[in-house]
Formats: sequence, C-alpha cells, structure tokens
Amino acid sequence: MEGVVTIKDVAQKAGVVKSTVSNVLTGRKFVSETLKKKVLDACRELNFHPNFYAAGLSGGKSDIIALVLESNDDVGRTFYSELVMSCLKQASANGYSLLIYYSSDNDKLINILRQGNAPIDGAVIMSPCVNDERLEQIESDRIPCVVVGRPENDYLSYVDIDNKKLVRDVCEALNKNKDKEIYLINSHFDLTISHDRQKSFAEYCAACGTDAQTHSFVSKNSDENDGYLLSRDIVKKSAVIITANASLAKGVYRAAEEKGLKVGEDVAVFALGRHQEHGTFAPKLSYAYQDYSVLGKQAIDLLIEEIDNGHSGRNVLIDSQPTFTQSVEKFL
Amino acid sequence: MEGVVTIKDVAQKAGVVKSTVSNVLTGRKFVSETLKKKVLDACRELNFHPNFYAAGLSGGKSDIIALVLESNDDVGRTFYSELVMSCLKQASANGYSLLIYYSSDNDKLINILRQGNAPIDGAVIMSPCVNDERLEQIESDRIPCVVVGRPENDYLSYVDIDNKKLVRDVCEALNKNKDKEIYLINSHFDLTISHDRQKSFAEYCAACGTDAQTHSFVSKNSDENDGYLLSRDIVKKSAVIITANASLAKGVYRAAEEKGLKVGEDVAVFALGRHQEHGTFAPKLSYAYQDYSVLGKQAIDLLIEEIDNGHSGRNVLIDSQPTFTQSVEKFL
DNA sequence: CTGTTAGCGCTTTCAG
DNA sequence: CTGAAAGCGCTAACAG
Repeated sequence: MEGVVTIKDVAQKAGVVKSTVSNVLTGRKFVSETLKKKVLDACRELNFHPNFYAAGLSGGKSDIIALVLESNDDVGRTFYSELVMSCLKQASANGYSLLIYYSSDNDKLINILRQGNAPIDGAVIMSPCVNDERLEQIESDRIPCVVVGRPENDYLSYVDIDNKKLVRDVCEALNKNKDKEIYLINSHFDLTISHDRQKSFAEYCAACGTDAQTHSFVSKNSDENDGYLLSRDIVKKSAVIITANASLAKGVYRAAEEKGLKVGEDVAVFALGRHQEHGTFAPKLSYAYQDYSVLGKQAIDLLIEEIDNGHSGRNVLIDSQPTFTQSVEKFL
Repeated sequence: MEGVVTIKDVAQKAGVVKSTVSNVLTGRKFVSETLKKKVLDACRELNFHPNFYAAGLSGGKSDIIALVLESNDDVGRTFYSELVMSCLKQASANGYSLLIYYSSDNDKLINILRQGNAPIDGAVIMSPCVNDERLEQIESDRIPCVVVGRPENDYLSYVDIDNKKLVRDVCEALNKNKDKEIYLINSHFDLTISHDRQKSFAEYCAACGTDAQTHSFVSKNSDENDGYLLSRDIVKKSAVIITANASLAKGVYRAAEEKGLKVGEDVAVFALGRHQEHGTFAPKLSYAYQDYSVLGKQAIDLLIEEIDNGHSGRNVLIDSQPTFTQSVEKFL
C-alpha cells in the first residue's frame, strides 16, 4: 500500500474508472449517489489526496492568491505588514492561501503573472511593480490581477485611496470662505497618485478663481529639505499649505518658523499621506491616515470577484478620513 | 506566435530536441556550449517561461516555502505579523517565496505537508498545528518541516525560545541569596512550553532544597483571574512569583494589593512570556521579551538547510533576554 | 450517466 | 554527447 495514492488506486478500490473519481472530486459532472459514496469511502480508506501539480497542469484551480511586493523601496515595515496581514486574513476567509513574492527583480515579478508560471489563481500587486510596458506584452495570457494604487495602465483593476476626493475635502475644509491662499506641495510626477492630487487641486483652484499653476509645486525627493525649499517663498499669514507627505510638512514647519509664523495660527499645514509617526510635530500635524488594512481587504475582494467572474473593469476607491488637529486649528 | 510557448517550440527554434532544452535549463546534464547558446537564445526570442505545474509534476523544485498558521487562537496580530514578516524577509533573501496557510482546519493544514499536495519545498509550522498524531502517519512522504516552538513529536526539527535557560536565569537573578520563597504560576500543560518551564523550575528548586511541588501551579485559562486565585495564598513578603504570562501577573498584582503588599518591594513579579503591552502595570512589570522576528528568521534558515541537505535533527534554541524593572526592583 | 482515450509541459530513462 | 519515447497524476473530450 506504499507509494503515492492516485485516483487510479481509488478507482480500483471503488470499482469505477479514473474519470468517475475525478468527476466526483471536482463535482463538475453529475455522478450517482451510490457511486459517489463508494468513491468517497475509497478516498478515505486509502487516505487519498490529489496531487497539486497534476491538478494544476490539467487546468484545476490552485486556491492560492499571490501578493506581489517590490523589495526595493524601504517604505517601512509597518506599511507592508499591515497590507500583508489584511490580505492574508481576507484571502483565508475566502478559502485562499496567500503566496507572497517579495523581490527586487521586476522581471521575475512580472513573469509570475503569466498563466501557468506560478501556482496562483490571481495576484494583488503593489503599485510600483506595474510601471512597466512588459506587462502589456503578456496581456493575453495573464492571470487576474488587482493593483493597490492606481496604475498607469488602464487595463488592470485597482484599489486606491480616493485621492481626488481627499484633496477636495481638505481644500474645502481649510478654505471655507475662499479667503486664503492655498498651495499644494506635491511629490514627484512618476507617481500616479501625484497626478490625481494635482488634478483635483487644479479643479478646486479653478472653482475658486485661483491660478493652480502658481499654487502647486512638484517635489523631487519628497523630503524635508524639499518641503523647506519649496515653501520658503510661499509661507505667509493666511496661507494653507497642503503637502504630499509628512516629511515635506516638516520642511514647511521649518520655513514657517524661520519667518516667525505660527503653524496652525498664521499658516495651516496638512499632509495628505501619512501612515505612522515620522518624528514628532509641534504643533501636531494634521494628516490623512492611509489605511492599508482596508486597501488589502478590498483588493482581495476585487481579485476574487475577477477570478470568479472575469475582468469587470471595476475599481475601488476608498475614502480617506482627514484628521484636523493643531496644525490647522485656526482655519477650521 | 500565439498560445503558450513550450520547450517544444524552443527546441524547434533552436534546432534541437526537447530534452536538450530541458538539459540546458535544468543544468543536470552537460550540453555543448554551442547548443547551450542556441537554446538560451531561442528562449529569449520566444520569451519562454517554463510551466510551473509541469515542472513540479516531474519533480522540480517550487522555490516556495509554506508558513502554516492556525487561525483558531486569537493570539494578537502583532505576534503573527512579526513572525510573518521575518519569515518573508528571510525566505526572499534566499530566493524563496512565502506561501501562508492560515486556517482553522487542522486536517487541511496537515495534508499540505505531504509530498506533492502543495506547491512547496518545505514548511515552517506554528507549534499548535502539530499536536496531532496524524502527522506521524505521513512521516514517510512528508516534505521538510520546521516547527516554531518545541513540538511534542520528536521527529520534527524546531526553533524555540530557550525556556529552560530563561527560567533558570530568572530564578537565579531574583533569588541571589536563596533566601526568598520562589513560585511558578505556569500555563496549562497542553503546551510543551509549560513542561520545559516546569522542568527547569523543578531543577532550580532541587538545587535550592525547595519543594517544587508546593511552589508551582498550573493555571487553566492563563488569565488574570487564574493569576489572582492561584497567587492569593502565596503572596507574602519576600516572595518571588514568576508567571507564564502578563495576564497571570496582572492577577498577582491584584492579590498583592489586596494584602497590602507592594510589588517590587515586598514581592517580586516576573512574567516569562510577554510580547507587547497587555494593559498597563504599575509598577512596571518585568518580563522576558519574545522576539518572533528571530524565531522566524532562524526557522527559515533551518528549513532551507533541511531542504538542501535533508533532515539533520538539529534544533535551534534562542536566548530570551529578561528585562528587570520596577516589579522586581528590590530583589536584584 | 459511465468508461475510454488523449493530452497538459516537463523530466528522465535509454538507445544511438 | 544527442534524440526518441515513456510517463508524472490529473482533467476533459468523446463515445458507449
């Protein structure tokens, strides 16, 4: 009784033929109750478990979802770990295991997405991985994919923070009477997130009769120094400065201090992206919390939908709740 | 040029036969440089990528490591997430992807470990999953496995905190002059960790001439109430009470307060297991930090060793550094 | 409703 | 050193 137990053994034991066993197991074809029971009993007695590779080779599902992460960016552990854990939880809740690819080899990462190259039914991809034309090449025999963060390509579904709404909300909240000078210090334009924010900001400016051109800036490194340099000339009484992240905001604080302006009182500062504390801010920085748990969960849900029903073209935008604290206190 | 590109296509293009391509790709047999180049070129031109399932079916490696978690216990997210992230990092560093199974179906979890039932070269298993005789059944055709935490079975390698050393160190540190009454409030004996701690404590008692029997207790629920009930009769001046976890310690604090005893001064309290803040303790609780990052990393290392060289029977014990603070202040 | 047959794409004998 | 053929275990046509 040694060696691997195959459906052939089960078939013999149950007194049927291989395909009947297969039909019982996959449930794709009707089999009489009597035979079904015989087969199931035989499976149990022989302790049969189907071979994963063989099933996959002949077109079965793997019940595995991939999470594709690029390991180049150091974007902090807590960030990834929240996404990973929420994907894991949601995938498991739906009967899937989670296979995590974490590599800096973009080529390798992309090849995973081809049909049959990896034991997966679909993949959730962290945005940076897909800024690549090669993805387009394999469009034909690609497995279902969902991207976290809006990708440049328009043929992939995605889940993202609703950045446009966020920017609009923040602008409106901090410039209720449209009597303030409002500015956006954006991150580099390689990121689609920057485009979305810029666009929304421009729309807001248009509605206010403000010149968006002179009121928005693109930062190269998105760091404190950039924030300082770009805000130096614009910080003034009654200015609202919205930055792409907390580091840039830090620079704005410095510029304000240099001019003897009080953040929260003379000038409002708000960071659009902020996940955890990046150092301390006095007065406390207002920001929008990026909830990667929700992103992960929604991505898995959307992916499973695509696995089951094919590409829907549906995308999911998630509301990001701005937290208004000391740094905008007098502007609310 | 459509459809899936197989080695057959590559062979045709390169003007050789299938097996030659295979030999070049797997490198298991010598092939002349000229042909090798031809084949490799053909692969590149056709953008060939081997089919994962087919390779697996014929005995190839998957370069995937499984992490098997049981989802029954609510043992806090931070706990698992540290383990997951460290395994992910270490696996990736060695060219492996990490496939996470997170289920409450112990049966399903165990079947994964059979050869060919899942696309994995080996598995890291969180301890609770393996307390099961069924594992023994599949001993013959099981993939390489490493357990985090000492399993009951002696045929699996494992990585664990060195609990024996920890208990000994703590006992010695808090009872330098052997003039204190020292107690152990252990967790339930289903856990091998409790056995290890008990054993070490008994050894220490023997060396001190203390009766271990009357100085150690088994808690059923390992919660605050258990800690309170079990310690009520033993808290007294100059008592050292070591608990299995922070919840039990909380109960000891309560018992001490009830008797008007000061923790850290009249009575020492130390928690062997503690990963993060479980509420606040005043005075601050002394405890041993369980570093799951190290456990994960070591588990992966050991597993890869087994995948490469077969079962070594080697286990890894990790030092846990006790942190002595206010709750044992006057006992040091 | 059940049984036969032909592959899935790859590795691996075993002859040339 | 290279080529033909067998088969891994399963599913999916198709014929009974």
